[in-house]
Parts: sequence; structure tokens; C-alpha cells
Amino acid sequence: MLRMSTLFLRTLREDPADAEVPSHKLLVRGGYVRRIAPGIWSWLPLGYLVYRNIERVVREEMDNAGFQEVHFPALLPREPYEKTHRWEDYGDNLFRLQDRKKADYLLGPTHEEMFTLMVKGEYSSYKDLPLCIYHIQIKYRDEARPRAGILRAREFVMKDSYSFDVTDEGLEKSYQRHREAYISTFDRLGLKYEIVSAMAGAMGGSKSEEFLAPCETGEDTYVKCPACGMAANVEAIVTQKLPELDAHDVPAAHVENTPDTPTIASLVEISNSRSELRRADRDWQASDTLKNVVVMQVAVDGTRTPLVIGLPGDREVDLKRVEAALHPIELEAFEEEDFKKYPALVKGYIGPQVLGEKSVSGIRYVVDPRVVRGSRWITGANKPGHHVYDLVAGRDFDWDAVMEAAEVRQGDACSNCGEELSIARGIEIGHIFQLGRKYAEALDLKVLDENGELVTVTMGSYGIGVSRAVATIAEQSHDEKGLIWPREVAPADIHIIAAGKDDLPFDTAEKFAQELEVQGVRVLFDDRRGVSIGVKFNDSELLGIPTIAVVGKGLNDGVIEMRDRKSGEQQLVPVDAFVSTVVDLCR
RNA sequence: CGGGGCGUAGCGUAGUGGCUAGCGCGCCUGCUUUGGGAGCAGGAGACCGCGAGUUCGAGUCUCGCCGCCCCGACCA
Repeated sequence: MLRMSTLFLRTLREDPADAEVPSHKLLVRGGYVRRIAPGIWSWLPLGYLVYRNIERVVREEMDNAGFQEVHFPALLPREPYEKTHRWEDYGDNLFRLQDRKKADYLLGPTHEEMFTLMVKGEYSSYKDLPLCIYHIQIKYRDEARPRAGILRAREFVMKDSYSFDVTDEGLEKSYQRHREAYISTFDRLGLKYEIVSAMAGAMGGSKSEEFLAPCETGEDTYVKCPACGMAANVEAIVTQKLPELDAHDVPAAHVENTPDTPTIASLVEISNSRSELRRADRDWQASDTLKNVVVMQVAVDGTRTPLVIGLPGDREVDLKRVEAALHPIELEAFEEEDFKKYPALVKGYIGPQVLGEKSVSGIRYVVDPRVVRGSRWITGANKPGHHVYDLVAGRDFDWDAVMEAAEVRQGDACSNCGEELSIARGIEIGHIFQLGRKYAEALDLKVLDENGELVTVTMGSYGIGVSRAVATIAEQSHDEKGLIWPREVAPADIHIIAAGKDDLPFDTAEKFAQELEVQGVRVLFDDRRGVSIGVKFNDSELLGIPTIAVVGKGLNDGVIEMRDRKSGEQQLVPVDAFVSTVVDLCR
């Protein structure tokens, strides 16, 4: 039994000054967590109870699915990560350290290497597969900017599973088993979530889906189609394919003097205001202009090459999407100095006529899928103060590739069914990947197949943010008064308040609390004497135990007040029926 | 790494170069109070982020450093 009189807890009346998001404010105010360093948190008794409940649910669901739990250290040697290049690829995000002999170690950001090597050490036959193993361990990532309390921390707990199969079909099955296990896990945790298709990103591999908890404070943006149900992270979304256009009646391209048109808006305005530039059938719009954005690509070996991205002028480039498409190449801003090195690129007036790997400049040119063959554009003439009109894609210029580079907008057409997409934000609470053979290859994990041939194993990797789930539930489940825990993860089933100054309510509440404990109900008992009722009520609402019982003046009428924290509904329960009512409620 | 903001008691904060650094919450003692963050009285608690400098005098001004928060970059 948790007794408020002795519980290691101090609730705060005011929000901490450095907190921004609800989960951060409420978990700190409620005395669930305290900050130790940026992105590094301590759990106080109530917080640790919630954390352990979530961990328990995750573990039970993994075990139910038939996965086996192992446990790796958080402190790991460098070598395996060297072999998969992640010692370098992770960059500054990796916590590195040395032992007394100056040997390199790291604090594991995730454990693909270790799992792969463990299986390699034990298994060597296809008969041993498939295999799914997992562990729950503290992970370390030296995030450039931890934020939002424990939502994005540098030390956090993750459940990560790995599947090992001989065939692609086997991998698909293991993947689906995890998908189902995740659905039941998050359902039990009371989380609302969407399953969206995602990019594999730095993990490598092919198919990948994210479990996103819809939430304004989430860092991931995803789209959803209300009609067909398609859902995808913006990084993974595919633009609706547009048909090629017939451009036989478009006049030949012509260069025009368009001074003082550094922006798309000014270009559109001048194009509509000058009669010789005007379009016959309608006004020019920003989407008629072809904006060419130049960025610097940085390859893994540090080589820098420019990349020009062509897209309609009313769209912005979404660098996240470009990087997702280009991975592992990274992007940097194209600086003033870079323009000097590439005279073909005229700042503000870049046009595709001089671009492309096969062109004189040799600069790679990619276009947004909206730039279809036959489409007609106004774009830069590669000469300061000049634009070219009626430049037709495929007739007057070409490109090296089509790339998903433009920002995704609310109302864009679904690539699947054409309906308007809606856009939302979410917190990544789980991610499932088909890794394929990347790690098995790098670490040489092979088994003999039924023909006695050595084959490389194919793997999947599946993560759940356990500590993040605490904050995510808090984000999704609170009101202006405080937290509202789903019973499965709550630090207690019932919060019993003894009210008044007489012994009777305290003695009665004490008796109830003990009887309930015997019945297996988890009780938080506010047995503090001399604390005013208002404080107790406010604390109970802040702490967010799903059921609150007040043992006080109702005793005169032989009743206990029971309140549902979430709905606020109150019912008066006869004293004699109290214990059985609570037991029924919590069962 | 770029932009912005902020560092004063456990928490939230006030503080024109000038008395002993103020207030609220919380904490301690006593009395009162007891159904929505109680009242009165008394108390403890501060290296004013660190270091230089300017000045008769610095929480306050200057410079440097450190740290934190937010936005961006970055990020399974």
C-alpha cells in the first residue's frame, strides 16, 4: 500500500519554468520524474511504478507472441559497430568512451550488432530458424537537442526485438507477428495510435512501419487518407502520379527580361502585369513557376556535390524527405562561396537548361513528380534578372531523376485513391523494420540450408520506446487538473482520501485500504492528518489514479464517494458494498 | 552548429549602480482550522551560474566562459 504520509513524493503547485509540453509539466508537478541532466531523468516512486507497469505489459505481450527475452549490456565494445560502419555512421549521436587501456567502448544506441553476433555464436542451421528474441534495455543517444521532457531523452528505455529467418517469406511472417504483438501491446497500454508506412532510414533495409501516437507535441508528421485508410510518414509518402501533358500548342520557350524578381511572388506579379508576358487563358500562378533549389550533398566519405531540385514555385522543399530519399547522403546548405565554385548556378535565376549529369555543368538535377512531361513552366534563365517562359518539361529540358522532395500539404491528393489527405503529428512509440541481410552480411551470419548451402540470414528489427510510452500516455491522457492514467499502467487502482479531522474516517479508510490490498487491489491511501481537503483533492486529480474514493462526511449517511478520474462522475456507495464495488471495478 | 530567451532559496519569481537581496508556494515550531491548494504568530533556508574587469560601491554595467529552455539544423 502506498501511503501519502510516508510516500517519497512532493507535488508542485506550479509548472516548472522549463517545461513546455503537458507530459513534462504534469510528470514533474506530480512528482513522477525529476531531471538530472539534459535528456536524463530519474524516476520517483510513482513514476517508476508507471514505468514498470508499461514494461510489464510490453514483456507480457512479447512473451505471449512467443518471443524470448535475453539481456545485453548497455556498455558495448567498438568492434561490432565498426564492422557495420555504425561507429562512424552514428556520428556525434553515439556516446563513446574509453576504458583504462584506452580501448573504445560505446553506450548502445540500439543492439542489432549484438543480437546478430549472439545468434551467429549459437546457431548454424536453417532448422534453428525462425527465431525472435528481444531485450529491454537502457539506450543512449547523444541527441543534439533533447526536448519535451522524457519524450526525447538521451537515456531512455527501449524494448528491441530481432527476428532471424532464412527466407524473405519467413521475414514477412516474423514481421507480421511483431506487428500483431505491437497492436495488442499498445491497445493494452490504452494508447491511441496509427500505423503508418515509413522509411527505413539509417537502419537500412526495406519495409518499415511506424506506430505513431497522434499528438500535437509529436515530432513526426504523417498523412492519412480518410477515404482509403492509407497512412504514411511524410518522409515515406508518394505523390499522386500525374499524367503527361500534351504540349504541342505551347509556344517555343522565350527568355524575358524580368528585373527585380527575386521571389516567386514578385515573378508571378510581373508576369501577370506585363501584357507581353501574360498568359492567354488565365493568370499565371505560383504553381506555374519552376523553382530550382540548390543544396549541397555530403557523401559518407565527405565528398560534397551540388544537387538542384526542381519543384513548383508554390511548394517548399522538405529536406527531411530529400534526405530520406538520398540516405545515407546528408545535406548541407549551399553557401555563397559554393555559388562561386559553380558559376553555372546563378543565384535566384537557376534554370534547368544547363543542369543534369549529362549537361555541360554536370550538376545533378532532380524534379518533383509534379514536373511531368509536357508541363509548361516559367523558370530562371541562368542569367541575373531574366526568366524563361513556356519552357516545356521533356521538350526543352530533362532531368536525372524524379524525387519526392516537396513538402506534403493538407489536402494533397492520396496516391492510392486521389482523395484529399489530412495531415497530423504523432509521437513515434514503435517502429518495425524488415532489415534484410545488411547486418547479417556485415557480421557474416550464415546458416546451412536444406541443400547444405551457406545462406545469409535475413533479419527484422522491432522497437518500442518503453520510457517514452510513459510520457506519451501522459500526453494523450490528461486534463487541466492533471494526469489520467489508464488502469493498466496507473501507479494504483484507487486513491482513497480520508477526509476530516476525526478518527472515524481515517480508521474506516485504513480498514478499507487493508481489505482491498488483501483482494489484490493496489491502493494509494491519502492518510495525511492535518492536510486540508482541498490539497488532497487537488493532489488526487494531479496524480491521476483512475478511481478516487473519499471517506469523509458521507459516513454519516453510510456512504463512500467514488469518483471516476476521467469522466468526473461520482457515485455514492454504501459502506458495506464499498470493498466489493472497488474489487469488481478493478478486476 | 545557427537564431532567440533565460540563469536570484527545493519550486515559481521581484529587484533605477546605494541600507541587512524582497515576495508567493513548499519546509520547521506553536495555536486555531478541517469537504476544494486554510488563518495567526514565530522560524530555517541564497557562493544572486562561474571568472575577470569598471566603480568608493556590482544581483544590477562590460568582457569571457559555463549551463538551461525554445525554434531551426540534426535525429531507428
